[in-house]
Amino acid sequence: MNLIEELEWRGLIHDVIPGTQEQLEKEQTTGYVGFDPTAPSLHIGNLVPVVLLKHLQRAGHKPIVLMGGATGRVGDPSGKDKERQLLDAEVIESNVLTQTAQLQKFIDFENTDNGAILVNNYDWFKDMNFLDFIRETGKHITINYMMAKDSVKNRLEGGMSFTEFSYQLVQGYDFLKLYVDYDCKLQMGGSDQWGNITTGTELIRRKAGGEAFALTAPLIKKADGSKFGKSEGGNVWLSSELTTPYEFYQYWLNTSDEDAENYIKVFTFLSRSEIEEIVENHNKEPHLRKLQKRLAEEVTKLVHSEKALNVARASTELLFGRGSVSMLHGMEDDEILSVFDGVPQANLNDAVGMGIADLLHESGFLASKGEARRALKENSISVNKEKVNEAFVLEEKALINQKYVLLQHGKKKFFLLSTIPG
RNA sequence: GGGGAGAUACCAAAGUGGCCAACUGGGGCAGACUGUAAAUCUGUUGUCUUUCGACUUCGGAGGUUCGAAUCCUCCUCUCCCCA
Repeated sequence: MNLIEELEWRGLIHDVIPGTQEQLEKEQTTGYVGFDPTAPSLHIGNLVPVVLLKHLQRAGHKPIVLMGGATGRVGDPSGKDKERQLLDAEVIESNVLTQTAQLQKFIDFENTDNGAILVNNYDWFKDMNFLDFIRETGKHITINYMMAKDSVKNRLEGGMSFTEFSYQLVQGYDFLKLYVDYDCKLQMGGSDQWGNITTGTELIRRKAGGEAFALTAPLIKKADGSKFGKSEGGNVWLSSELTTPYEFYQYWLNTSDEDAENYIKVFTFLSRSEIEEIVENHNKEPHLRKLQKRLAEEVTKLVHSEKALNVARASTELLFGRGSVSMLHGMEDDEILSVFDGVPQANLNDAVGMGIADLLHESGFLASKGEARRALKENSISVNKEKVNEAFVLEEKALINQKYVLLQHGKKKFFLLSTIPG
């Protein structure tokens, strides 16, 4: 199976420039993906282009990771219906650093043959002179061509600044620059990048007389049409500071059958036969959720670590499995804390003797006392995994290790409260 | 520059002097069912109060009134049409 076929089977191909496969077969090809440092961490949506680079590298080609220190300062209009707020230079710089560190986990930069290269387009744009740019680059692309792009067309009504309009030219120049400096002939990205990418190939054709290729991956969606990568806390981030490995693991574990089957192809590097076997097994015994479990394991391991995965699994087993709270008794404090690492927690002194409604609110678990009372009426509150009613008062004997209480709202929301008995 | 329309809770959208903490839909949360799935059904969705009820909320600031989301004045912002 060649690379394009492989990506196609995984559902990672939206568009390809004809001739791309021939190019990949002809020689070791250098290909790049750009990341705009608009947030302090990558999120799981960014995982798609990462996966593309990794597949490219696994197929023996050479990846370039481009950090958009410059493009991040401009703002990509693709897929946006409104002009965006410009980010401060310091914020961008710090985002570049953190995102770079994250990317280095996924792609091999060491290998002598096809180790990845890291570049930052700010390096070639920071001293670029505006007049030089419009004379040497702008001259090759007509504004008729630029206005035909969806990212621009969609904004002609509502308005768009010259800055965002220029974005495709800036990104196009990146491709040209990499083509000239690194013989980079391929750009990959999400489908929203198609317009920007083709501006690049066009520039390479006109200015350098060369031929360049591209492929894009479709936007990942959920089967019900809602947005991929959002949990109740917002984005699912790759940084364990923003999304704990437990939450991360849970996100994947909770995917629907239909989504899980697509995701395991997109986000893991398991072989086709292996995936087909997993799916088949899953269809035989769907209630075992083997598919979701495997997906969650693989992705958590890829993004975090084997160790983080084990902690996430231990918490999951304790909170959702047969394991009861009594398992916690006798564990050392630091063991308990490590199991609950991903679970929101708080400290509240003098919690013993408090009514449950106050406890839920004072601890910060639920937003208000009204909400706590409502939840109690709905019979959705548990303490140490036992349902409780409004009359419940926390007693000292309920504390695990004389210190901890596990609060729970509904099936999936947990909260660990630590307290010092008065 | 001229004329017109509008701003209501997370979003959309009713409400045009008291029955409005505000119809309805979406979303959120929970319950039932199940497999931590999907679909479906049910409840709930300003704060405080066990209940009664109290308080804050309808772009902002004032005013009229026993009483205002609703009427008046000014301000801010958004959209549309004609130049």
